[in-house]
Amino acid sequence: MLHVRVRSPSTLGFATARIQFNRMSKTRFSVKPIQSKTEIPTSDPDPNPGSENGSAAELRVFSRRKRVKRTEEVQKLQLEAKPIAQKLAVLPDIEEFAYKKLNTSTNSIDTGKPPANWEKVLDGIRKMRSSEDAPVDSMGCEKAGSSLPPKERRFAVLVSSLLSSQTKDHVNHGAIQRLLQNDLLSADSIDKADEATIKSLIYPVGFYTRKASNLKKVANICLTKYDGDIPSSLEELLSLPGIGPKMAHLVMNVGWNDVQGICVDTHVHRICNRLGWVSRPGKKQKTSTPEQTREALQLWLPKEEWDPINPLLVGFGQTICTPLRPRCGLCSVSEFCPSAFKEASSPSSKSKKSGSNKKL
DNA sequence: ATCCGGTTAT
DNA sequence: ATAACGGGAT
Repeated sequence: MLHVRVRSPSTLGFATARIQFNRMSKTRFSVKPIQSKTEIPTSDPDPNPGSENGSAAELRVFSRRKRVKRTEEVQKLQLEAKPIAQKLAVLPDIEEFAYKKLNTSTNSIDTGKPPANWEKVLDGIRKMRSSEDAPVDSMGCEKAGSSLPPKERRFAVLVSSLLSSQTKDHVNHGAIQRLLQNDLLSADSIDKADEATIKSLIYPVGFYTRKASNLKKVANICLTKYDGDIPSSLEELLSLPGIGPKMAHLVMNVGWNDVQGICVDTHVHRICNRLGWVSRPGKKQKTSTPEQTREALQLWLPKEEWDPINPLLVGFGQTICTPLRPRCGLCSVSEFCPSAFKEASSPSSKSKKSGSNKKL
């Protein structure tokens, strides 16, 4: 067992992190405030204690029993301890935080076992999402055509999915509204309509030229093969131009209430990896594509959650766990997140003094 | 791996 | 003035 001492340069004094080092690559961190100075700063065997620049949190590794042999091991531990140091250095109130247990959970992942604390995390995210103030809550594809009869609603969901890829929710919402107002939200009417008309109505969704063309084809297929309805199986949906795995699962979920798989978009993909909920099969690496994430997530997430996980994480990703500068300071489950405060955080977490967390 | 477009945040 | 946003097809 090693101790890591962390000092925040901007405020706050010290805390120690105790690191238990299991040889099976499972590393656990727990944090306690420093009690006395009876700690023995033995040897300080490494001349470069994580010092990248003067403003970074100071970090020292020392051992009670001098079990630490050589610099390699020490360096490795420092690397593992660094997130803690950063987290502590950034945190507004070190006292409060220092008492919490830092479960940088070592997730089972590829064994198909659920990661530690996943229920707490999910619950915490649900609470953060209860205000329903994310774009997806009002303008997601799943809302499309909610006032229409079932068949028309399903078609609206399909169209909305088709248009929504690579475009913001509100832009897509606008396009759907325009189609609706022009009675162009049914297979029949779209099949008859001029492609240029479609194109101008759906502008400015991303890639509107191709989408207009895809929309015409899809409408025709729906009309001739499915009597104006949409395909009801995953395979058939995937065969439609412009419908890939993400949209196919979305349509199965919200269009047919038939959950065949998790709808993994960029938010779900990113957040699951930040939480350490997924990994490449056999590896401890992060998944590199949404499809890998879907398969890994499906290994352990209970099926009741397959459908709700998407709107939950999408909204969370739009408001708090953003792709860039995640607002870890506003996140109530950061204590369970291995990635918390690892990326440059948003100015919303109060650390305006001494820009010490500029680019850690 | 690259292309497909426009909008919004930095 | 850029870079980032967000999936599918080749």
